[in-house]
Amino acid sequence: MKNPRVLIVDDEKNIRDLLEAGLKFAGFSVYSVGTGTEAVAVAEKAKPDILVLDVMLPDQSGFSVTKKLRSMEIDIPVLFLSARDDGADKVTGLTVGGDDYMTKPFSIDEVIARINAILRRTKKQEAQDSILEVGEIKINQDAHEVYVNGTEIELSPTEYKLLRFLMTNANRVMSKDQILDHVWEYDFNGEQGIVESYVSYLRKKIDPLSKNSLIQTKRGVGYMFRTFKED
Amino acid sequence: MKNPRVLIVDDEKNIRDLLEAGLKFAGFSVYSVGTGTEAVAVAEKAKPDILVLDVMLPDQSGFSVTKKLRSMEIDIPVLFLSARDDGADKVTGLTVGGDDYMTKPFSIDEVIARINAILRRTKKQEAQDSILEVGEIKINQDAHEVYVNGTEIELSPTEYKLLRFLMTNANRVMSKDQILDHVWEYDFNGEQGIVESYVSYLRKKIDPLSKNSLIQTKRGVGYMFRTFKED
DNA sequence: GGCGTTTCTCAGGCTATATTCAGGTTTATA
DNA sequence: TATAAACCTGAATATAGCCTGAGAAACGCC
Repeated sequence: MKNPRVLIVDDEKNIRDLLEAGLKFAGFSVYSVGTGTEAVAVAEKAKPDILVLDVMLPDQSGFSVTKKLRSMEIDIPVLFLSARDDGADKVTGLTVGGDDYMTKPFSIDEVIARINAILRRTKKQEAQDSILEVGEIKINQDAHEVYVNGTEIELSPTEYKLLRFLMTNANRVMSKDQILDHVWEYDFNGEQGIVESYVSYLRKKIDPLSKNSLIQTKRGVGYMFRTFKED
Repeated sequence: MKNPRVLIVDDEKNIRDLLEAGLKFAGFSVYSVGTGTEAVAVAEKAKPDILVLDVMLPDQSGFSVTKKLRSMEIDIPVLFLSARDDGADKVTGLTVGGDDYMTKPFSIDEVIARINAILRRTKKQEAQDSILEVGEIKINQDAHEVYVNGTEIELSPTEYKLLRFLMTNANRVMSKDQILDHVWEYDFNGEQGIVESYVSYLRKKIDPLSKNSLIQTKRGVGYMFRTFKED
């Protein structure tokens, strides 16, 4: 059994579907339910490696779900999801051990990154390495640090996510729509122009430290993070 | 079973027919329906390898079709089709996972290319390579890069699509009408002269790097991408 | 509550691209 | 060899796609 198993618990079907599709494609085995009661039942039977758990469920809170599980000696790390304005800070205090939380709306790639980070920490499996190195750029995903040829650069959160997305798809052209779908939050409905802006920001920070133009424009098609052969 | 099976879902019969003909010719087994309800039914029974799905259907949205299928544990990758300026159905999260989407009007060959890309990614079938190599020319379809005897040349999007079309039909004469139908968007109503122009552009870029005239004119019939035997 | 950061939009400037057209060249054939 | 059709290609043009700077609004942090 290779694929880590994820149980998604959220009462909004849209969000469940979104997560399900994204996580499946990212290589997880996915279970998905809409209530806390089901969550406990499925978790007990299927023993997933991680829970993605909405804090606000119709029948009970996400926290009580984890309490029940832990009282049953079922110890599964949790990625909590909460709406931006219902006391995200409260969540912080209640997370233990390897848990983490994020607020809605999220970007799908960020969810995947967090899940991998949690699995890495809890060593449930050998998850993807936290170091992502492609060509001249190295990202430490745990520390959110980015190095270009050894020199650290400071990126804003969005710049970081965009760069990570392009790097994980190195040498493949990504359209602006694809980039929007993966890097921006799922309810963003702005224009493609913002991708251009952020590519411009990234280049301004990266190019001075690199011999090559690492982010290439394929006019009419999209952008591509390019690696270069040794000379 | 060699041929990947495609289910086309679109309420406009014109478009359905167009896709059906094009995809059959490209070697797919094709099912085609006009409503979301039928789509679910057929998908359940026939288990196609991929869906080509209009976002705007008369009875329900394409999005809800995929939700239904996924809730039935039927996991089929989807190529969504949407009208260009349907700003409303800027359905976010659409390309999450292995899915992709394109806006109408499209060109048939672009549809085929995307379908192959999706099948490649989701590994539903032995990855047809993303490298297309015919004679002296090699195309990296992921990176949208073209090499003539190892030297990269820069092509505009239309030049690229035309070359790809001719190469996938190497040693077979393609009429200008066929070329227009496959390479240009289906609602293009310009003249054949534009094909001549683009062939000319291509030759100008390709011929200096090749010993042979790779794109041959068959006067009165059309154009042909020619491969040559080893000497 | 104020201040720097970040996100996002927009407009101006620029270049590449798509498309048409016209004049020149080739080809078939009568 | 004359003629017409088919083809080639350079030029002209409008437009699409892209880059970037500037500014407004939202955010986050002391």
